[in-house]
Amino acid sequence: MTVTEELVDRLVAFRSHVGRSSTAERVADVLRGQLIEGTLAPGARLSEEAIGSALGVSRNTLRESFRLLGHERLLVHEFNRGVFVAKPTADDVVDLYRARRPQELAALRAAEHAPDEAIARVGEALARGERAYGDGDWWGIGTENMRFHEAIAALAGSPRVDEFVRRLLAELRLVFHVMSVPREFHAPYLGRNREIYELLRAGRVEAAADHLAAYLDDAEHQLVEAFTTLDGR
Amino acid sequence: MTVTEELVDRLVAFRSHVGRSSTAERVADVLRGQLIEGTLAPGARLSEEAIGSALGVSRNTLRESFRLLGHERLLVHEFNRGVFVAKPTADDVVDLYRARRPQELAALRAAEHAPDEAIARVGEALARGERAYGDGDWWGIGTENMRFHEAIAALAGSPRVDEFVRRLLAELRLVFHVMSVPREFHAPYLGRNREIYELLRAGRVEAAADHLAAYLDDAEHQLVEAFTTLDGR
DNA sequence: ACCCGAGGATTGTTCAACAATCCTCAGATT
DNA sequence: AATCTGAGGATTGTTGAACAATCCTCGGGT
Repeated sequence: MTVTEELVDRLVAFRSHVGRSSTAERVADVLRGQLIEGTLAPGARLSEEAIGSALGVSRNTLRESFRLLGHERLLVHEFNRGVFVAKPTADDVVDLYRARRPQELAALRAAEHAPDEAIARVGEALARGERAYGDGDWWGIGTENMRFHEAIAALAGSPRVDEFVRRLLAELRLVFHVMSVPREFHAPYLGRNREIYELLRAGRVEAAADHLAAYLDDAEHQLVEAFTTLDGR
Repeated sequence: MTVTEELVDRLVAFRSHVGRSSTAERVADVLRGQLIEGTLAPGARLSEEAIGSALGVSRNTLRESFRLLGHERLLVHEFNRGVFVAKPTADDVVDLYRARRPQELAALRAAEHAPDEAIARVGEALARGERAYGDGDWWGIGTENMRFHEAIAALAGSPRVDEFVRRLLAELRLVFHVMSVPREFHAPYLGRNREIYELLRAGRVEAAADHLAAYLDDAEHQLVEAFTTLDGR
């Protein structure tokens, strides 16, 4: 392999960063950030006029962005009524866990064939989470916890699974906002993440999967519990 | 529960059929049909001008449709170049099976909690497939085989999983076209579908899952095989 | 308290226009 | 002959305005 061929190979990885020139996608990125950050409250209506002029894009372009986020279930589009920030219910929580559980568990069980690099990324997310804990950065803990599970799903080495799980976790963030989950919610799971990671690194993937299964059951239960007690909606 | 309340409950199920008033979605439906039917060859470029005027919709509306189908990976959108019918590779086949396997297997294993209605739907798809076989309707066999697996995934009772799997299977149809799979491809799997269904009905979900796992492995293998031998690309 | 309808606001869709980019292909260069 | 180059045309990206369709609000009437 020549030098230029090597360069070309390396450049291919950046293609996605270069190609994203579409305004609609950039707008979607901005809005997605505001959504998972919680700046836009669940249930709120997004006016085409207001947001379009605020971001300096035309209504047509903005509508393309809305479609993108609608397909990620972050926005719901009601015909002739407008788009609203999704407002997940307890049923959605159950569904989200039902959808992610098989993928994450399967990815973990297949981790023997995963490249070391992928396993390392799990550890990195965990480390960042623990650092955030040390700093008392509660929001950071949540973010890195999300990354941790993204990294676990990525062990399967499937772009489609990656995207699916990423979407589910983004939606889960909306759940945290709609029920204003306590800031310390994620902290207890940090220790369990470490256990799972250690088992994974030791090659004991079955034990790791069992741990994760219990983890997911507990988290789902806790969320549904909080939903049905604190909130009638 | 009063009579009208019962009626209302029944009507809710039709909401999705009523609300789809958007032209963009109707256009997407038409195009999706043509795509999985094979009328639009993989790799072909879809001109906004040509298709827009052919369907009598404006470019803006058509672009919304393109976005929808792009997110289903049936079309690929290349910036400033246009949209093309997706052209799956052998890697995509591997990925598609990697993504659907955990969901279908998990759904089958959890089938004990599935309502009888959902199990019945699996049987109906199977029956329709067998009828198509009797009629020598090869395309119908493929369609019903797809429905069969959709129904299996639906045993999980998760809308998100349903949508995910439906999307994967639609993409798989594109694979069949890009490699012009022989018309008898699906027939041998019909018998295995019945075995799986019988085990499912007998409540032997673990055995059914094992069967399905072998089924998926074989199908994936056969497709990848055909890809690497018949076709260089 | 409830029904009703007019008016205004918002969305759905189209059209036309222009900038930005890509593709083609003839001509020049080596 | 093969490759480079650039002009021109075609296509996409995005905008702005316009109008129809629909929804929401808010009085007035019963």
